[in-house]
Amino acid sequence: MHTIGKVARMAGVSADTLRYYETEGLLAPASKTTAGYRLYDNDAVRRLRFVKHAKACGFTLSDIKELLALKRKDSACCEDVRSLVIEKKLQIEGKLEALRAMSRALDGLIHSCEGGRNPTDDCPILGALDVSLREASR
Amino acid sequence: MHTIGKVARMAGVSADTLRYYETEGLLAPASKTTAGYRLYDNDAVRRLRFVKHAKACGFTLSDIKELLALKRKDSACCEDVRSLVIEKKLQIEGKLEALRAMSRALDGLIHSCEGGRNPTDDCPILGALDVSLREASR
DNA sequence: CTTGACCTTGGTGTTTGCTCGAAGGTTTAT
DNA sequence: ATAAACCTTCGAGCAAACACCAAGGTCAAG
Repeated sequence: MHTIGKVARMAGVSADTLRYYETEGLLAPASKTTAGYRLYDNDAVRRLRFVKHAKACGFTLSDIKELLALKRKDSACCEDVRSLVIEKKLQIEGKLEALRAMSRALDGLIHSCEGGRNPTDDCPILGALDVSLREASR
Repeated sequence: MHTIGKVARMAGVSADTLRYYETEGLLAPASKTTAGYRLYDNDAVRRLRFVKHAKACGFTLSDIKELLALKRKDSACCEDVRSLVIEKKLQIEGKLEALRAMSRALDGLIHSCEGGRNPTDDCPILGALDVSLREASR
């Protein structure tokens, strides 16, 4: 059994974070001392690892709550899990595409200007942002 | 001269948004009627377009404030603008890389599981999230 | 027995970019 | 003249995931 600070250090998160996860229904301590100290068992530590890995995959805490619910629910099957993962993948791809569009637009701006000491009145970048971006890249 | 609602409709944003931009120092009306109504000139409309385009490039409102400041400032040069754009590009690339990593991790999860009606006790996805992600992909 | 490290609850603040509501004044159209 | 559509300010709330603070209780070491 570990106190909150120990578990936090082990996982590289703050004790506040663990308390927050508890209020969000993600991670409850196995028990409490008479003084009210939270005590976590190894199962909780494992669950915390699960949360961290899922976060690294782009799942929000609320997504992770769903995943944990599927884990506990007997009537749930692999397909339920898989569809959540696929949906998340689609979300990520959407964000990727949006960022790629921004990256391209920025490239256009960067290439439109050599830099240097020209006054900003004539800056091609500022000019391009004034008119349509599409027009500017032509 | 246009009232706030007109300009908002022209730009496809809400009147609230325009008032918010004003508090943020991005976009002030050219004048006000005696009754206090905001009146925008074509210059303001152009500035609003600038804001929209810069947003589409990933600039935050506070970034955009800086860009507009450079536009007004006589001592500013192209290079100042360019370096802001390049910095933003680096930020975007950082986010892209993070999202690509998530995308790869999700791909690994998706391929680890066929789906189907297996109970979640044996779900390879949930298993992979339990242990290290790197180990899981091997 | 005291110091310092740890823990508790409860509440507020952070970031970004709006969005909504209340309560009221103004303009325009009929 | 009156209803509809507009506008005003001010203040609060939302999402996400915590961080931080105060005031106090607890525990281990010296």
